[in-house]
Amino acid sequence: MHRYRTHTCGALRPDHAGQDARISGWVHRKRDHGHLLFVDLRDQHGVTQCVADSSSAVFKILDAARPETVLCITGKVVPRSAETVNDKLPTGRIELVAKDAEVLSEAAVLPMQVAGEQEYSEEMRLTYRFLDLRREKMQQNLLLRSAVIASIRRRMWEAGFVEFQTPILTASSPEGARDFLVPSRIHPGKFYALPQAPQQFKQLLMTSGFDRYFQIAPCFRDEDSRADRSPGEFYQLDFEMAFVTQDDVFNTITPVLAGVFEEFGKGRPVTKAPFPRITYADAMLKYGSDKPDLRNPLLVSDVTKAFEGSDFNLFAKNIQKGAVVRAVPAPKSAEQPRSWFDKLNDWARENGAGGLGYVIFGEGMAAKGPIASKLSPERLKMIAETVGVGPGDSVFFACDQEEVAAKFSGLVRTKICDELGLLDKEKFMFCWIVDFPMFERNKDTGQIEFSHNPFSMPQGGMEALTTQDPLTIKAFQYDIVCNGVELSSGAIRNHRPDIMYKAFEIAGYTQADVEARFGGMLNAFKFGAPPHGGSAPGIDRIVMLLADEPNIREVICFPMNQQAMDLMMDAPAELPPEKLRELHIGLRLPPPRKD
RNA sequence: GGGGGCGUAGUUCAGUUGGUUAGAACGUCGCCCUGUCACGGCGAAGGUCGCGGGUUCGAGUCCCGUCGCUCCCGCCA
Repeated sequence: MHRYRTHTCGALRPDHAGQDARISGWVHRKRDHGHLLFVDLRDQHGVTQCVADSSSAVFKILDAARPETVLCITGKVVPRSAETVNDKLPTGRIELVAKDAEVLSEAAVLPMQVAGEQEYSEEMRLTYRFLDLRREKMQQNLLLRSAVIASIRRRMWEAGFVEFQTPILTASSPEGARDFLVPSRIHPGKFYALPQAPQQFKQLLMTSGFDRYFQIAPCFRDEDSRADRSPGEFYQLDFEMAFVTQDDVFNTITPVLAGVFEEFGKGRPVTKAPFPRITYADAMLKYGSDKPDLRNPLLVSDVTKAFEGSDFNLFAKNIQKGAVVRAVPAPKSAEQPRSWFDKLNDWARENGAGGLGYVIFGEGMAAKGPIASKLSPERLKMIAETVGVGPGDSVFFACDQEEVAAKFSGLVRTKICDELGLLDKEKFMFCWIVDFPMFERNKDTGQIEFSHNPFSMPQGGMEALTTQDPLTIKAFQYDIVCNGVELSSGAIRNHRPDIMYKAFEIAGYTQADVEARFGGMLNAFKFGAPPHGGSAPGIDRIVMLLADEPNIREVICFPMNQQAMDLMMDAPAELPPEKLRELHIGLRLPPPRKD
């Protein structure tokens, strides 16, 4: 008999009745009847009920074992009588009559319970993550994560991709998020950086002649956390393809993603390939977001014309100053009480808007509401037709400068959808967002900057850069969005040094700047680089969607908390002076807080 | 850096208009119980009400400050 187990805790069935078996695992629950004791022993694979009565030699050992004690129990597999079968457990038709028991590891009194549905603060869960991870939901989430990654690997291999690892200690990148830095012992005063993404390396692999590369790549960014953004580090399905157009990239990765979501989506419908493509401009207009949740059926419309020169002075004056009006329909809301509209108005104020104008279309399209009387029948008709509403619907308005109005109308769209319960949650709805602008004007400095990845190829290439207003140039830059979550950004890259110099020149960088910052990659492109492009869907976010978890930390084994601290390992931590000396580092700390 | 929410037993929470000894559940410990599977019954221990200050005859409760956790904004090429 094996030292620890002949079966896992999920394996035994009535077929095994009469056999001697040995199982090892954690004490999940105990039911103590005085002279009869039930112990549920748990491992990754399941739970098995073990039983002993007070005449048994092992009774004392089992009786003394606290929950989460690790036991090895040997005994006879016995079928349960009809009245004692437990249909909730796969092993519920048998039990193990304990003949021998060994404590493999004693458990102290627990700070949090593993069995049961009790909810615990995240602080508690992360401090005792090893206990938290024993719980059923977390086991499921992480097993799902493992299976998703395995499936992605298989699908990528089948699509002809090869997997490589790229450096973790690399150079700081001047664009993008803050880097995590690692001091060099050998080179005083110099630092490595952890990669924000293997961006340049994957482009160099293309230049090295590999046709299709992928990697489940760790990425490090020193940015503040969000529910869908773990601080510090996360994983991407990083991939890149040579000699491809944007369509080739879409056609290659769409079946991978659709396949993974169909495989693990538990029957929830998934957008069929090809995924719809929405231009960035359209997304901002119709959804008020560059990551629209297509499960939300509402569409935003521009109704500036209906308010231009109208008697509703507030909007009319703003329009003269360049503002636009965006409208969000609220189907079948005309019967909502006045308080419903007032509540939404308050909500708008809390979210930084002046308020939320609305018109209610009653029976026969009779318009009601505070601003309805200021709008002529023609204007009201224009609004109803543009927005696509009829009797019984209402329409909400956001009036501001275009960018602000677009963003706020997106918030309103989400809010109205929530209020009216219009979101179809049991779906995965994908889309590509395409035609991102290449450049944008920095609101504070007035400078023209890259709006996304500086390595993206401008649409129209060199000609566009030399002849077009930079702010009108689009890039071969795209995002993939699922249920309002941005899964990844990608692009057809700029593999031409001449076009790169020009693009950077427009963003205010000299040739020397570009060489200093991106010398490695730029140099490589001077020796023959294939046209290439790719993307990098976020693994954690994919698993989060599939697990139906609202928080990305639910699908990460050992995440840091919002303050970027690992409560279990106690990181970050101070270092002894000799270690700092070795790294040529002196501390200049902020003054201590007054107490 | 800014805003919202939360902070009471080991844990999750309740705690009325400011008023006697701050409660419940789970967990822990003890006793009883031979068919439970969220076993049950009886009992016990367990509290700096995050911390500091203030108002008051009296503060878990009101005020000010501060710390911690979390969600959001900024940030995230």
